[in-house]
Amino acid sequence: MPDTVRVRFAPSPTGYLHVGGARTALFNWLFARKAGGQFLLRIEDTDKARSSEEHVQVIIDGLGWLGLDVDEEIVYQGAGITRHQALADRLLAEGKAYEHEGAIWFRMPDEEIAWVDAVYDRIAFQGSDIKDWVILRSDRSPTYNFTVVADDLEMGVTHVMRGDDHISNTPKQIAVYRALGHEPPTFVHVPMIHGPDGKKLSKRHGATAVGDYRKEGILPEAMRNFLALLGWNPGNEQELYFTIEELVDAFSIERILKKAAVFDLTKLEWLNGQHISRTPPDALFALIETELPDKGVHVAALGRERVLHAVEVQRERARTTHDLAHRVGVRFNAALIERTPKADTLIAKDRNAFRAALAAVHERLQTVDPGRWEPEHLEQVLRDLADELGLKPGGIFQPIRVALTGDTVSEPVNVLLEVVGKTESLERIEAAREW
RNA sequence: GGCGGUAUCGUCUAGGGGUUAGGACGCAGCCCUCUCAAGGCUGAAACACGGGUUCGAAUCCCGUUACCGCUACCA
Repeated sequence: MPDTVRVRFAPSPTGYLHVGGARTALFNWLFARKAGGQFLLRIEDTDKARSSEEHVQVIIDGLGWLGLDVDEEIVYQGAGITRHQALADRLLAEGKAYEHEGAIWFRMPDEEIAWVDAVYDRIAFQGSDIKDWVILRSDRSPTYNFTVVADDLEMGVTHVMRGDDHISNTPKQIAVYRALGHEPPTFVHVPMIHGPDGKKLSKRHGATAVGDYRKEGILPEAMRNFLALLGWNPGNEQELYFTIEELVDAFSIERILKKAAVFDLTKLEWLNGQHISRTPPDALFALIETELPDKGVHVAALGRERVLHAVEVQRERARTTHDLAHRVGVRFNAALIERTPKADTLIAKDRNAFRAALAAVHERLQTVDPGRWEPEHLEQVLRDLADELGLKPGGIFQPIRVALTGDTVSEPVNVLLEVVGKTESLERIEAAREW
């Protein structure tokens, strides 16, 4: 049998998929795909108290969302308990382990244990520095460092790629491989992901589960792109990877860093914006479709094309899909308009001018033939009007923008008018004259 | 404490004996422009510290410091 690459992601089902775990899974998957090998999933469910079907499902959903497909059937660690016990008994019989107070303890060899890590190069420990440790508890349940070895062996894992918090466990595991008569696999320890305070990312840093980012409107391709660049880089200055294939092509274990990275939410959002603005409107529409009714946007009544157009116009400004949904919502449901402080400032600066501008605009826009209610013509009409009024274009564009959105920021006003539509635009302008 | 690991702008990172130490996010300014975004240009911003090796160290070696991990009959 050719030694094809076989890697695994082995989370314990704690109820969510941590971004650190997701990044580790991504690296494993990328490596497997690049090598034409297999990516396996093993659920470390030996801790029954913390495990449940739902928890497992959350992990599977998270991996699926990220596009990391698993090649073989999921392995549940708990299912191998008799095998683990037999292996421990074998070590006991061979004198490589001993019984004490009912538990089976592994006898650590008194020699140097070293390996060439694919990321860290050579790492060495003295066996004498490591205490003997329990492999089978007195209730006959196996412990972590033992089951990992037993299962990686059983699954034919060739490369153990995991967080560098496992470096200190590695000599124990290597000793078990040897006691069992096997060569250890290649170890690939990847650096941790830290929070902004430099400490291991945890719940007090806010969102740490990939599910949280999904809920917050992050695109899976953006999350992947971002995670891939945490602790790895392609060796050139490319940062934008719009497809998972590009990532597979670029990925290599050699370029995994040794240093922990800080999770930078701002950069994730920027990246997400980059992805959103390059995602086709209909794909974006599919993502926000379920949010729209809650925002009072009824697609059937408006016509799908109109909503799609609004999505297209807004996508280059949105950083999350929620952001996008909200912007689209405001265009079709006046009840969603909330005046921003900047808008209030603009109005308060010269309320009479604001109202006068809107009055003139309202009067002029009314005369526009509905058939000519399109950006180019609208811009001409408004510029002409500004001229007549002796105003700079901004003198009327800005009041319209505020009237239509409650904000001083939007797409170009002529486009905005088109998106909102003639009737609704006129109503909003009329209403804003009371502000 | 012991053992192991890490150390380039605030953050993600490139580089690696002789460089104006490069890019990206963010920040500031300018351009574009009806605002914003996008884009373009510019700016502020880094080799943790101390020794050594060397003609020359951010780069190699040692030490210190800081941080991280392991040190469970958790995983």
